[in-house]
Amino acid sequence: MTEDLMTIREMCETYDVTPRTLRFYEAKELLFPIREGQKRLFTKRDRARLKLILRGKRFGFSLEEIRQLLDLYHVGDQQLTQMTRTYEIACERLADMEARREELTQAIDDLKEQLRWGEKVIASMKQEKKAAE
Amino acid sequence: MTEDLMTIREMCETYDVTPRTLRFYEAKELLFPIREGQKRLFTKRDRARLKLILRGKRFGFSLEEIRQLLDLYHVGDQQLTQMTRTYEIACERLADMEARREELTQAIDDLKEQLRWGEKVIASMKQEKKAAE
DNA sequence: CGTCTGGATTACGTAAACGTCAATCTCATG
DNA sequence: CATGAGATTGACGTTTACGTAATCCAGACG
Repeated sequence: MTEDLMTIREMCETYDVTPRTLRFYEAKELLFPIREGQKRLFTKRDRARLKLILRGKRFGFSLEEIRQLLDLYHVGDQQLTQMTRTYEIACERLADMEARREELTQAIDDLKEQLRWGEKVIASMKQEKKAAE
Repeated sequence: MTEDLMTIREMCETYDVTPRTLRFYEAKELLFPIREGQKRLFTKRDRARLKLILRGKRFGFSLEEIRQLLDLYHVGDQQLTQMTRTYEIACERLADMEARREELTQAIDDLKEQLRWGEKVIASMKQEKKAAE
């Protein structure tokens, strides 16, 4: 079925993006579909990368930041020094993300508290309404 | 000291933004500084809102989305139906944020695993290097 | 009174992330 | 062979979120 290769149309339907977007990501070197004549064919690797790209976007990363993050996942056949550097960057990123999650947790707690407040306000408004009837 | 009112310059230093940014947020109706003659003076409320704006931006919300979120915090003297609607929207937002945190947790776990992999690769590379010497 | 200094307004500029449109190309099908 | 559906390649348009420069005020100060 998915012989490991997908056309641009299949990609669009699967991941809910436009062809333009996929071509744009290729131009930006985020994806590397192979060519069959003119046509692009997206590999399993492209799909994995696209998933990470979309996830990154939901977190508000820029495409350039995402591109660097993606490099952390391909590791490949680098030199020791290069590999070590990559590892360090990844560690920093991880710290960023954990800090981010902390902040998000804080925001969630804030909103929850706000909601409890809202519940009370609504309840008292209903009381008033009842009393007025 | 902070007599509850801050000049644009003080705001910029406190929150590390430019004057342009603050004026822009006012134009977009995210902030409502009062005027002393020509000059803007930012209130405590503006500062609270700005903090939420900056937080929202770190989470990748657009300014328009943030504006809607901010409305959830001012609640004010609304009608019951309006208040209830606001409450519902806030609940949805909360659900969004919790889902987001789940995803972030997943991303963090992924990256952690990747890092463990990286550690092993680096270790083996060091071994090879040693052996070659 | 001249002149800074800080803020305001107006307006044009810009980078990112695509959208949109026109002009091919190509291949299967009637 | 004509043609219609999909894909590709420019190329220009658009929105968001400000940056930047020019010009204009108003109060402080020597």
